[in-house]
Amino acid sequence: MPAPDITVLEPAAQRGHIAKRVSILDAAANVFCREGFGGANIDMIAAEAGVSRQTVYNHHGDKTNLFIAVVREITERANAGVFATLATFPDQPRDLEADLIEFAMRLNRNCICNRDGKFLRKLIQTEGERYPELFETWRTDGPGKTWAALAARFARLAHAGFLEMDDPDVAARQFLALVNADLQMSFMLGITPSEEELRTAATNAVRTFLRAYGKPAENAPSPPA
Amino acid sequence: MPAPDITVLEPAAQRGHIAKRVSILDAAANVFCREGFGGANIDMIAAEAGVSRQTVYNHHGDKTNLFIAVVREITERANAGVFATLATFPDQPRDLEADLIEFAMRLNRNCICNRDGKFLRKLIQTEGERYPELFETWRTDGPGKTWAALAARFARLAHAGFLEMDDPDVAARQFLALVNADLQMSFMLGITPSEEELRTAATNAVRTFLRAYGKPAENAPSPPA
DNA sequence: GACAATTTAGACAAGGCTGTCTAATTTTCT
DNA sequence: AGAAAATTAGACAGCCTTGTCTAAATTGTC
Repeated sequence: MPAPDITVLEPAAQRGHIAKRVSILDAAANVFCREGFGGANIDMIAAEAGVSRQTVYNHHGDKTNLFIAVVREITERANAGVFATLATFPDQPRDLEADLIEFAMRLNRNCICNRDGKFLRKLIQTEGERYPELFETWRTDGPGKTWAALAARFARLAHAGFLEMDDPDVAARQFLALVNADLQMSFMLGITPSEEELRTAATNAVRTFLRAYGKPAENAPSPPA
Repeated sequence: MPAPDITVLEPAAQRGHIAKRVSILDAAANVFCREGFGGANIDMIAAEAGVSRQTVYNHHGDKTNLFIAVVREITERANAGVFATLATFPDQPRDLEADLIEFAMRLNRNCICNRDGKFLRKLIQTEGERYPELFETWRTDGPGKTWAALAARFARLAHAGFLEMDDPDVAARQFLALVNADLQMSFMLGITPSEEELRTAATNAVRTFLRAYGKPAENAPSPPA
């Protein structure tokens, strides 16, 4: 096997080049999120990226282009994060309540309360109406697929006798809603909740979820022989 | 009964004056909400209000002042709407499920999906971090009191034997979260849900809420003699 | 060390926005 | 009708922002 030769991929002379590129995207994400598209300006972004204004233009053309690049980047990262977390769903729970609580905490920590989640939420709120086509990929690949994937997991748990529900899609949406119930205020004000708040929120959510959808004999489910 | 005499209330010379004032606040709310504080400009607001730019300055001084006035106005109206709706809570339900569904629909229609609710949500998301002191009144008078008031209602229902819950505060937050579960996407994209979507969302929410917190014999609760 | 690509600082024009000012016009009250 | 108040259009200075351009400095490669 040939050793992977990274320098071959691009014209070369790009060690610091790509570093600046991500630095710019990073700073742009921060500034767009903080100021909105209209309020953001290129000088702020350049300064926050530790880069000259001209370099920003060299990399991304104009402001709109830069904005598009930021949204694309964050959307992709966020979606990847969501599916990585979904992969840790407790398909074969030992202790259903405890396992779901841990899962809910991972969900909040890695998908909703983290930087990307916060940015996306805010950007979509702020600019979603102005650039609807821009968030098309988010809308179809994001929540839609998330809900479906989570619903499938719950449906499997129900099939295995751990849960009892009519409509796994509704249950999935409700699970996510419950998980966020106690954190709404923090989201609104941009506060990152503490680990303890996260645990309380997850516990409250899962308890109620299981009161609604748990089997009466929830301790000893009978997995099919 | 005396016929209501409106003209007495103010110093006079303010028929068209106050009309312009509300027209400006209205337009400013729209524009600030659509464009953000940074992206909004006074000419847009003046044009949308059908008023000259100078008139905007005459009424509200500068842009920041206008913004503050808008937030104050909408916060007040929204809070009033919330408490008016809370007053229609089914304290003595005939059919608990049906009554709660109707209540949930009123909540969504009159407090969350209406213009004020949408504006406040967006403004707080957009500018909440930049002007934290500005939303202080919203934070203390708004969600906090709403949750407490709703929690008190649920506690009373529980006391009367209609529900069974440990922590009415948590239950209240969860009720609101469930009611919004199916509408998240619409909120994000600024779409106003149809009456039918509202009903479906409310029905799903209340069913699950009652599965979690309803008394086993939920059809025949025994109100204290 | 020489070479090419990239980055930088700074200047620059074109345009937009804020907030003020003035003089003319309209509205409202008496 | 006449006086007082409010509104209007328009011009204006000062400032900021975008996007381009240039010449110098830096970086990385061979």
